[in-house]
Amino acid sequence: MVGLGANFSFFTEGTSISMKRKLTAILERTPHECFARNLLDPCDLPPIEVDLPREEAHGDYATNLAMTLAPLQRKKPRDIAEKIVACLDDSECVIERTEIAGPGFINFFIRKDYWPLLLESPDRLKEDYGRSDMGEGKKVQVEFVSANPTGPLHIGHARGAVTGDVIARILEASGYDTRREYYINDAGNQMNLLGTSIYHRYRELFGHREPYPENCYQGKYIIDLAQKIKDKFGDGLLKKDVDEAVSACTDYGAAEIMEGIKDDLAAFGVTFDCFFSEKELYKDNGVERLIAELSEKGFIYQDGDTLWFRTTAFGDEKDRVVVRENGEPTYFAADICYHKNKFDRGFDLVIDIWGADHHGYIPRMYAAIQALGKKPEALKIVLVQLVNLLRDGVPVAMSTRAGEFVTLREVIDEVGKDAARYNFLMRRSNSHLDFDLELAKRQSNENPVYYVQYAHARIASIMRTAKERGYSIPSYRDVNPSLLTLDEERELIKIINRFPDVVEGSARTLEPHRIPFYCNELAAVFHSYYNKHRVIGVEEELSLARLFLVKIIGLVLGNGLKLLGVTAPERM
RNA sequence: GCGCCAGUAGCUCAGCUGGAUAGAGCAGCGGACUUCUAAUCCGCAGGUCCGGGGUUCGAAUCCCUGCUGGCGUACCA
Repeated sequence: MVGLGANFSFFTEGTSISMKRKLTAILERTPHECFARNLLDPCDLPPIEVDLPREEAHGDYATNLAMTLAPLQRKKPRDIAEKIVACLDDSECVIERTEIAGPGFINFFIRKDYWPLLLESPDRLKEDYGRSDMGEGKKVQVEFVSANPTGPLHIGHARGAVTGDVIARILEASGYDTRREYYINDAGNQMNLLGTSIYHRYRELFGHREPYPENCYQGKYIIDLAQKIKDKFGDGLLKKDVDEAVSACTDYGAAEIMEGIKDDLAAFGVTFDCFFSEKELYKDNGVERLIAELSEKGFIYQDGDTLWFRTTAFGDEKDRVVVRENGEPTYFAADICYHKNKFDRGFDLVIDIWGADHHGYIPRMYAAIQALGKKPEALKIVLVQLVNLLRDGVPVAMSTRAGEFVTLREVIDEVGKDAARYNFLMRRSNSHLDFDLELAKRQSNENPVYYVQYAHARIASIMRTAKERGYSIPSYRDVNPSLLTLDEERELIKIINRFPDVVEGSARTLEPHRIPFYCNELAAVFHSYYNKHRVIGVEEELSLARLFLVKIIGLVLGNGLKLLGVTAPERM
């Protein structure tokens, strides 16, 4: 490390700065230098992109800046590239050499002895490594699950739950002031149906043998709820009139089910800052006042007894009813009101996690928030595709109506929280997912969650052994990082260095699946390294350096798993 | 019919929002445990990126079109 170090601003940075970000910063300055030297004509700059080339021969990083600049400059990309290279301001001497290649790529080769120095940042930042201030403290709300309390959560809710939860975790880590919210749809006629269902079962418990309505909820949990009511109130409800009794059943059942939902979610590692009741919206005529407000703005028109919202004004394919012929507001009316409420609470960005079967609802929601005077960018809707549940490759038939479904609780009990979460998170939320119960609970190499956890446990084991043999676990300042010269070590460092970029990209795109992919890659290179080279038992100074490197790998894996809400075990 | 989402190795999926010779896991075949955890590693094999056009220096990625699958198309939530 001779000649390096003195002028490293790197070490004074408060947040994680990846090499990619550093090069991006250099490249942002460079064209201006070219302008100043009259090498290029002043023009607007395209976004700077720094890529990781697939081929090692193409350097550690590459940019297409010369090619994107070419049409603006009316010059050949390779000529532009030469000028950019001439104006690079690499005050820290991180670039060993550059190369102009292919149609006009600029390839960067980083000084080999620079890489190990990049381990200072994660060692200093620890749990904060990977965090950024990208969100600049903006207030963002993530609303997810939001299942109505008519029954326990089932497997279909699980994917949405974990997706919303992890998006919230990623946004938190990226400097957003994040709130998680569950919207309780407890005002519609589904709730009435719940009460009716419970009431029927309740009467059955007293020997009333009426036929059970087919449209009522069929699950056994309805009978359990009826039994609880019987235990608590005896035959009290039989004496009341039907409406009153049903209403009591609804209230009791919804509250009870909601408690169960909260418990199941907690067991799944999913928590909320706020449970927002739909009923809240109807207080003080909130929904009516909203419709009046939209009416004043000219977005509402009447047709017979029905009130329509002119969502076509914002590109929806047809207008939508907000007040039915019978005078009842629609679910949509309440949902507009709810979103207004969200923005009134000061959120800069509102994120809705929806099941993909609601995708037809998107245009009208965007119409609604625009009618409320919000920009479309203020709302982001993440669609989570439906889960195809399998057991040993055979589809599991499910029917909510018939009460035949695999509950979230059963999945947690059977396959475990970590395996379930990881399996849901491995795939882009926007693509269909096969979830095989047998595969997910199998503790084998077919199950990717253990691959990453195993790497973490393995590292913990190395640390334990090292301590037993008299080493103290070193920090950056305790080691000579220049001893980490192996190709594998450089590769590990590069991956470690990429972590902040991965988290940022994940936050920007609202794509949690990038984190498990990253963790998998880091674990893979580590496992390979472990099998090929020894950490403990080589020359002492080298052992210390490797011990340090491995410690940092464990740290990053731990940070990654934490973002996923998956346990990072010390032993397996 | 119309709309949305998908179609990439035998299977399940990535592919960094247009970059250089398309990747991973599993399954298959052949190897590695007296060593810091073999839930691991090493090697081999595996491709018409659904088909067809187009856009440009350059397409799995963008546009058009056809095919296939899922979902949606309510005064349900």
